[in-house]
Amino acid sequence: MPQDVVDKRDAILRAAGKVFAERGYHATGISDIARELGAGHGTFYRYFKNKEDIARSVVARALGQVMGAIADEDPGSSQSLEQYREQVGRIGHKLFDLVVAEPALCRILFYDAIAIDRAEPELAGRAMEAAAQYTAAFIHNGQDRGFLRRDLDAHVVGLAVNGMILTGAVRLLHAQDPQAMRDPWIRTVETLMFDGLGSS
Amino acid sequence: MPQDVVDKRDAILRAAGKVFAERGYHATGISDIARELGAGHGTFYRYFKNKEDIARSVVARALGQVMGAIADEDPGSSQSLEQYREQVGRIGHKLFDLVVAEPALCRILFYDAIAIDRAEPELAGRAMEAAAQYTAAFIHNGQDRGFLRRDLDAHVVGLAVNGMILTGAVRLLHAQDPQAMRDPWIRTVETLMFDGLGSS
Amino acid sequence: MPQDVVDKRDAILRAAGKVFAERGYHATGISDIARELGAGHGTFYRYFKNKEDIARSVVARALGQVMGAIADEDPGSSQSLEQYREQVGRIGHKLFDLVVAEPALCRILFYDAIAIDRAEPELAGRAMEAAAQYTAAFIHNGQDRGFLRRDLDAHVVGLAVNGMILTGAVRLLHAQDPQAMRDPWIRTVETLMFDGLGSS
Amino acid sequence: MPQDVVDKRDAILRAAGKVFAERGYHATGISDIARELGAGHGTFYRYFKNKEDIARSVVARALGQVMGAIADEDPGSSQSLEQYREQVGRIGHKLFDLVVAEPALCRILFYDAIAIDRAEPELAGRAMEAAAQYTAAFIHNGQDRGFLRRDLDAHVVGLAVNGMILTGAVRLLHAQDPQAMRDPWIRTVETLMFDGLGSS
DNA sequence: GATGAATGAGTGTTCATTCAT
DNA sequence: TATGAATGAACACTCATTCAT
Repeated sequence: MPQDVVDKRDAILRAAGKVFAERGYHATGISDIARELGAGHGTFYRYFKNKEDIARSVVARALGQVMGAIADEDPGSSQSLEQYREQVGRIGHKLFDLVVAEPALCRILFYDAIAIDRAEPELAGRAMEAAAQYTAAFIHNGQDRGFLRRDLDAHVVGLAVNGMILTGAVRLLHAQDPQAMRDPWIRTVETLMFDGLGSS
Repeated sequence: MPQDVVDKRDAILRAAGKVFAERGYHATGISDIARELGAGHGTFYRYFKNKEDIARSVVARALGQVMGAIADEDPGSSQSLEQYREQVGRIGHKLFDLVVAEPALCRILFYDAIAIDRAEPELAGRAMEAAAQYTAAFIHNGQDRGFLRRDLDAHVVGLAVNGMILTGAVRLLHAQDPQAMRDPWIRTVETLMFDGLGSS
Repeated sequence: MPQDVVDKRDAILRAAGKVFAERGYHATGISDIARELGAGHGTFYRYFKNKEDIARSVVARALGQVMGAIADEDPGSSQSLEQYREQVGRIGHKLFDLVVAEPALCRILFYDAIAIDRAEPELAGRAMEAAAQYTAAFIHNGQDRGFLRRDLDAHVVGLAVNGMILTGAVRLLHAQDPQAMRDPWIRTVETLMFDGLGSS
Repeated sequence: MPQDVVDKRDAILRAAGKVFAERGYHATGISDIARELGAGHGTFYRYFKNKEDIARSVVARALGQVMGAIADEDPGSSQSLEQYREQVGRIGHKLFDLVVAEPALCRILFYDAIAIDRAEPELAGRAMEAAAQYTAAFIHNGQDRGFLRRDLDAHVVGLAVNGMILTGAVRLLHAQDPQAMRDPWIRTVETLMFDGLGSS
């Protein structure tokens, strides 16, 4: 695929992402995206098969951006509980910053990904699965190295932990004072992961 | 509201819930619900203002059913960590059974509630908040009685725990072998809540 | 037709006339009339064939009321130009008072009569014709008695004069200060009928 | 507005005018106009906001055509009663020819203009008022020049005269033999305007 | 390649009419 | 006889997609 085609596709995806995030998949018309991009709406069909194709690409792109934001954390690098705990803190802060900086990304992933193929939600399902695999890799590392308990299925733990993080992110998206959420949330997730709720 | 009107409304809501769960809010036409109910589609408009009104009522009804399923658990009853842990186990099993028994309910709550008012998702938002309040009440009880740590915000803990549960429920919804999920999931949630992931 | 049926029909026609006059034929629903009457809307179909039948009856009733208001003027009574001129003045005042007192009647005749059978406007056509016949009878009388010119077709004169009166009535219907219209209008019609516009 | 857009709008207005004149505003569906025009019905909504917008434009266009047909008569040109009487005759003939040549125009103005905004008939009201102003200008001219009596309100006279003409036009529209109506009507209007009905 | 005019399938909603009670 | 719940034909309007320019 030649570079200028890639560029044009990307420009369309950026414009579409913006509008989808604002209005939602169903409420967004092709013409809305066209207006945002400043191009004729017939143009889209030279780069994408149809509206759904655009939307799926937008979601994939958003997912890639999120993944990229934490890509420098190596699931296999932590060698002790303390190191992993620090790593979790770092990842938490990165995700937190990402949500605050790019709310549109989150709206697309949290809301529109589901709307696009509601009939058989494979899009959101695959995203969840990919995220779970990634988180599970950290857990596996800890189990292999012996600093995490082995009696839990790493994949299930990955899903559960991601569930907490996802919920926090959604909350953050609608928060009046996002910054005030940072520490309580990261501490809560860390505590649940490493200490449990029991007192002392 | 007379009984027969209530009955009819309920019959409509059941039919609508079934179709919404299958096809999703946007893909469902009024005529689809009519066919499911075996009634003329004009009938709906005697009982509901419009399609959105039906959908909101369906979601409210589904939420009520979920709440009802765990209503007999008193947030203030546990007097020790052990009792609360058992309570969490019971709630987990009840929710698990509910999701397996009534997947339509979950589809409506997880997917359609968001789709109905994507522009300003107050419907899903309120549901999340109500659930968080409920879970937080359990945490508060533990903090008051001294068996749960006091350095976390109960509301945040409620959201985080619900996030895990929600993620598990979504997963369960699409699982090939739901029963196989039961124990790993409940154990994982319990462990994260009470023990942490650290080994030994 | 038994008396109580006549009474009920009349009650329906009164209620329907009121609502038709307010909202217009097309904007009026059967249920609006039912609400006005305080009866179930199924009842109408025991007394009238359908909505159009009700509307036609309402128009016929309104026309009868207008006719009745000037029924005591005998087209054959005037024996001189002066007497006819006085008669015209009396009729003018009566019609004027009627329009002011019963605007609903006029709205039905001016607006709704046309709307009911727009495809082939026989309803309004017949009303116009009946009114023209009536006015023409006065002209004929004058021509027969020799005080009105014989070189005009009485029927055409009837239509033309009614046209002036009708226009005045429509105007009156929307006038801010109806009373201020009375004398200018009656004088204008009288002058056009008997004197012409030429000066001196 | 570019020329081709103007042309398309005009083609739509012509087609819509034809169908509205035949069936009436309420009985006309957008699809009827589409069929008449030989275009998809979605096309209308590129040029007009909605059905009412089309109808109002049709009426405005019809009114413009009528006005245009007599536009070459200058309300201020007549300098004597004889000249004005001749002018009235000319206008009468022109209007007569117009009604015979373009009955659709008249159906739209007489019937549909009222139907479009029955609730508050400003469309028909404004048309009537504009016509009255126009006719009144002729009267005023005669009054200023001294050949028409000054004791009548020119505006009222304008309305009354237009009322006669309008009634004649409506009649003409439904006449079996339109040509037979020409002379009697024009003579009647002229006589009423200039001579009065009195004999000798 | 880029455009946007044209399209028509599809949708939510209304309301006159029927008929079981 | 009176009712009003049920009905479904009918309609205005939207918008993703196509294709001639």
